Amino acid sequence: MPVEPNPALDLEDRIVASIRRLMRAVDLHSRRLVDEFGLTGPQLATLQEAARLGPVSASALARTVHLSGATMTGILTRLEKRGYVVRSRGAADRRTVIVTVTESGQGVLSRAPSLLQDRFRVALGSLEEWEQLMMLSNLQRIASLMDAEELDAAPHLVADARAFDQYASPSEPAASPRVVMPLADRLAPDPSPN
Amino acid sequence: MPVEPNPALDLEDRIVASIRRLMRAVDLHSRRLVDEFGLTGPQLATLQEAARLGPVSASALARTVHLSGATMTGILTRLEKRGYVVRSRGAADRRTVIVTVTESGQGVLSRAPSLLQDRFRVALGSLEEWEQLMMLSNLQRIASLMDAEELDAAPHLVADARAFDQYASPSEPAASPRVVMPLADRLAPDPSPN
DNA sequence: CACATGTCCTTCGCATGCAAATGACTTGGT
DNA sequence: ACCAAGTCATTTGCATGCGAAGGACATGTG
Repeated sequence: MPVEPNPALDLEDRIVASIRRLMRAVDLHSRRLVDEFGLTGPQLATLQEAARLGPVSASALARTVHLSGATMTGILTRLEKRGYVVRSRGAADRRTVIVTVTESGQGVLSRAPSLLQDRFRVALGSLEEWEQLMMLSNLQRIASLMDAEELDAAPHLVADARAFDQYASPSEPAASPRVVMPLADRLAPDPSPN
Repeated sequence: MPVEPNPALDLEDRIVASIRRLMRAVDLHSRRLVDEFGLTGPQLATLQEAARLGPVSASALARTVHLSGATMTGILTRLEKRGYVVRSRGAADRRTVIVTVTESGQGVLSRAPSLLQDRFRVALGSLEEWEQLMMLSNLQRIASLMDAEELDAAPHLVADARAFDQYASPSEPAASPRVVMPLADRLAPDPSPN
């Protein structure tokens, strides 16, 4: 047993604590959404993606919102019970369930609040653009490293500090822009990683 | 409805997606812990804190691991069933439940794996120190902004980019060091925020 | 065409995780 | 000393959230 304090352990403990705190905050916000809006966070996220993607299979939807198929079934059941989506069988492949957002669902979406706490949104908006990107980049980086199971050839974290080059595209293989361009342009083409 | 793309919305969507992905990864890791170790993430985190704090009340424990009292009850019930902790009534205040880690619990803790995925730990360790701190800082910042309900006097996010000054101590009121000093020193005195 | 294998969704069992209600106890005011 | 109000833990009810198993369907190989 090491007598001297282990800095690395402390770092990890703090990261774990932050994540726990973050997860709880998301959960609490989800409950507030229920009171003020009638839908939970996962339900709203699912409905949004269903609307964005158009008629889509349940499994594709599950992948998009990062949920298991089992969980998606429950979410869809509740959304369907509210009349916001409709489930139908796929024509080509009759195993698949096609999810379609109803008129009612569209209407609700147009009145839907953000999935992020207002406090956070305000603070985020007041940040410099490079800070916003850095925040997003860090989150994506962490999510990538934690979720990717074992993609063997997974590109390891570059240890040498090539400064802020990486922040614009953390897991995207595309070339990273060195010049400042509008946020929208840099955010536009997202292949899939987040 | 705005025709031109809204960069801010995209940013928020990506942040939400990253967080969902991160939360799922944490959940999946927790399930892997059950298979390989026998305890879930929340159970292990609770046990670790119980050991670190010594005999402690259930409510204090709940605050430390960022869980509600109701949830803590369930966690403790399962830990107690395994024989890793013991519940006893407080001497001074008989309402409180004092949690004590047993020998068996200590033993299990000594063999416990990290709450973070190995992949992530390795990657984190290979980062430059300033990058580690920046990552932690960003997480703490996000957690703070999302969880603090309304602490009225909550220090708002500084909009002007005072560069990296803030990364060393995001929510800590202490003076931020401008010179590079050992990681351990900077991590040492944590008043409570994370 | 038949069958093994695989995929898609649902169901089942379990562990979080929360709020609200409840019971036990403490504390402050009178 | 008494009682109102607050605090601590538990119980209850619900919504995630997962894996495993099961049923329906698809696809490739013989």
